[in-house]
Parts: sequence; structure tokens; C-alpha cells
Amino acid sequence: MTIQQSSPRRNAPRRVEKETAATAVYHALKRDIVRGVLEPGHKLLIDQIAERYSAGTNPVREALNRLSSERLVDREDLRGFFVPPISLEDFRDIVNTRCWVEGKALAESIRNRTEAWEDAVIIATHRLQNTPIHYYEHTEPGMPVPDNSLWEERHRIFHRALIANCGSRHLLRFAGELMLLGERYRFISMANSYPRRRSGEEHQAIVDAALAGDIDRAVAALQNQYRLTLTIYEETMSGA
Amino acid sequence: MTIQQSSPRRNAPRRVEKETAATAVYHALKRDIVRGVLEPGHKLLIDQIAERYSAGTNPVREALNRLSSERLVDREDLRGFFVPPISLEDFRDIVNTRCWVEGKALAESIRNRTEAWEDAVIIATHRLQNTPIHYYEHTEPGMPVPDNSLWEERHRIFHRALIANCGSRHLLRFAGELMLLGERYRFISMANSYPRRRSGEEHQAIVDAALAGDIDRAVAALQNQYRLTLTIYEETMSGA
DNA sequence: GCAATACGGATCATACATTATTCACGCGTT
DNA sequence: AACGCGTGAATAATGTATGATCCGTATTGC
Repeated sequence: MTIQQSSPRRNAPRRVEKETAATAVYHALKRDIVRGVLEPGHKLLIDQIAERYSAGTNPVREALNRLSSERLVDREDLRGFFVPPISLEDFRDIVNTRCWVEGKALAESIRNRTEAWEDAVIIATHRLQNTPIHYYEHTEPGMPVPDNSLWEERHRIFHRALIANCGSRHLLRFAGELMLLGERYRFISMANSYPRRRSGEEHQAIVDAALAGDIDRAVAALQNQYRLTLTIYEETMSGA
Repeated sequence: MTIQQSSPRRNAPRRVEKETAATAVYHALKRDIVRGVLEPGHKLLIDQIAERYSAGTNPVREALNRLSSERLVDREDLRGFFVPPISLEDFRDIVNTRCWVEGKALAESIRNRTEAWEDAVIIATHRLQNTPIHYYEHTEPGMPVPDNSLWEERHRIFHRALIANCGSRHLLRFAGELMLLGERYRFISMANSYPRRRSGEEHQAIVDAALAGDIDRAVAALQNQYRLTLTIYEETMSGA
């Protein structure tokens, strides 16, 4: 990934990967929706979004249209765009579907295992395990939310590394979409869910089984983790 | 689908389901890409598309942005939109992923089976089996392609009815996306693939097993059908 | 109290300006 | 002479602004 040797020319200004405004708004909106900054059910007014991200109305509309196909925003003709509402039923569907999709992807990944894949998994695991999570016990409204963005990123990379070897572009795409949808619920119920987990051990159990080539055990461990998240969320909803 | 009785009020101007230009272009483009009218790899020029479908450039861009999230068009920042190229590798991935996604969905559908679902499957099967396919033996360039749009629609409905009871909105969505991507390949290689199939028997085998509650046999029959499509495509590519 | 209508706001569509990319041509080098 | 590199014009995408259309709400008249 980071190998530079294959492009000997040093000043190669071609392909600077410049981001258009529409793409910038797309990423910004995606992040803010997943992180719960934009509240579920809230209407997304074009002009407000445009001002918020310092862009025009046109790129905003393009970004919203892209997101609508990924179910990260709801769209209704002539009525506008909305942040998707949340519900226990929806979250159950996300978790169950994710168990199926990622379970299959993990199984295939293990079945096709290579040394390069194992290396990538080990590195991703190592980085994740060495990134501390900043908890907070008291959930007071005024308190600032601790920044776990580094952990979040490495968590995403970790799960992606596990299934990256499955050989199916589309399965990876579906898994990515579901991961984002699920992450949104985790952010919304973060206050109560973080402290109660033993994420490190859970992740390690998946990796150990995966590297040992034990498909059934790895898949079960992965699905257990997701199902536990669902259980915690259910308790949070009923307990609060 | 065609039942009208459920809306007793005759002049109900509310919710006329009026289609915006962007949505109209979206559907038209989707159809033409799936049917192969727009050739794989071809560049989609905004102005041309706008003129083709009698719309402005803005709705065209919105439609293209929606389709890009469904992988029905490729998008590159500052370079424009393209009809996705086709390849055997891509088709293999689509078929394999589809086998798994729809296999899982069918299994869940059968597991949750209700009388209403069985009725819907029977109706969809009946309609599909009674819709003739217009073959054509000689594939001369000048000859008009026979119109099988009715069969295509009922084929879509049939497969959707089978898995509709799986209980997962997202799984159904993924299956729908994969079905479209696969349909595109079928259209492109239609000339050679249609005559060699015994679709009716293949479909009946799936239904018989599904209604009998035999999950393993139903899933196997479904996957066999898809894998046979892949095999035929492979032979077409190498044989031509 | 109900219904029809007028008002306000937002979305949709079109036209225009800006900016990046691509291709072709010509110059210089090997 | 052939190849590579840099320059420039044409092309196409992106971004901005404005007018048209449509929906929801509130008000007014009966």
C-alpha cells in the first residue's frame, strides 16, 4: 500500500486525487449522520446544509442523492431529504443481516487464506488493541463526548481486514454499508454501551479462531459480538 | 400489483405519485443500462443524456449520482460518468454473491413461511409459466430483438416473491441490486442463452421444494439455476 | 365548524460562469 | 528519424444563480 517505488518520476502532478465539492459534502454528511450529529428524523434543508459545509446547493443535492442510494438518507420526491429515523426493528435487521453477510465473508476469507491476508489481520489487530478507548461514566448532557475517532477508524479497518480476503467485491460493499448503518446506532447509544464491553477479548477471540483456520468458531465469535451489541442496545432502550 | 380495490376513494388527488424529472431519468437510464442499450464502457455525456431523455442537466446529474451508488454507473470525480465495463470476472462475482445472498434469503423465507407467502409464490409462478418467451434462432445484426419485457417483469417478480418473506429489508435490497447487475449480463448474451434453457422446469423445481419446506433442496435448485447461467455465459464468451 | 383559497417556503429545472481535463500539435532531445 | 515532453485550444464537468412549480399551512368566508 505504501510502496512508492513503482512510480520513479518524482514530480508526477497527474492524478492529484483532487476532491470536488460534491464529494467533500458527501463525506462530511456521511460522517455527521453516522456520528449522530444530525439527528434521526431531522429534515435536511438544502440551504442549511449548503451553508453548513460552505458549498452550493447543487453539490449538496448530488451528495444527498448518492447517500440516498446507500440508505444513509431518506428521500421523497418533492418532499425533500431526511435523516433516517431509528428503531429497534431497523437495528435488529441491520445486525441480523450483518451477521449473515460478514459471517459468509469471513468464512470465505478464511477458506482462501494467504500469508498476506494473515499479516494484514495481525497488523490491524495489533493497532486496534493498542488504541485506548476513552470512556465516560457519567452521561451528563453538558459534558463533551470523548473523541474515539482513532479507535473507530482502526475498528473499521480491523473488521474490513478480516473479511477482505473473501474474494467478492459486492459482499465487501454490502458489509461496508451495513457497518456504517450499524455504527450509527452505536454512536447514538454510545454512552451506555462502551463501558460494558470487553471488546479487546472479543476481537482477539475472532482473530485467534480465524488464524487457526477454524471457520465455525471464528464466524460464531464474530456473530456473537454483533448480537451482544444488539442485546445491549435493547437493554438500553428498555432500561432508559 | 394490478389490484385497484384497496383505494376506495376515486378522486384522491393526494399522493399522486408524481414522478420528478430526476426520478424519470433515473428509471430510464437504469432500464437502458440493464438492457444493454447503452454499451458497456461507453461514456455518459451529461448533455447527450439530457437531450436523449428530454430533461435538464441537473436532474441527469442527480440520476447519475444515485445510480453510481448502486454500481450501475461508474463515476470519477472531474472525469464524468461511464457505463460499467463487463468482464467474466465481474460476472462470476455477481453470480456467486447472488447465490449466497438469495440462497440465504430463500432459506429464511421458507423458514418463516406463511400461507400468504405461499399464495404469492404460487401466483407469481403461475403467471411466469404462462408467459411465453419469444426466442430467435438466427442472430442477424439487422433483426429486431424480440420483446420479452413482460416475461422479464414477471421473472423479476417471481424471484422476488420467493425471497420476500425473509424478513430482512437489507437482504432484499442487496438481492435486488445483484439481480439488476446480473440481468444486464443476461441481456448482453441473450441471443445465445435463451434457447438453451429449460427455465420453466428449473423454476418449478425451486417452487416445489420451497412449498414442500425443503430448504436445502430449494436453495440448491436456485443456486443451480444461477450457476448454469454463468456456465452458459462462459461458453458463449469462449465459443464466440 | 368546515371548506375553499391564498400565502409562504422549499424543491425542481434551466441558463450561465468557472474550472479541470483531454487531445493534438509542435518543439526539443536522443 | 523517432520518441518524449511541454504548450494550448477545445471539450466537458462542476459550481452558481435565478425563475417556475409544487406542497403544507393558515386564514378567511360561508
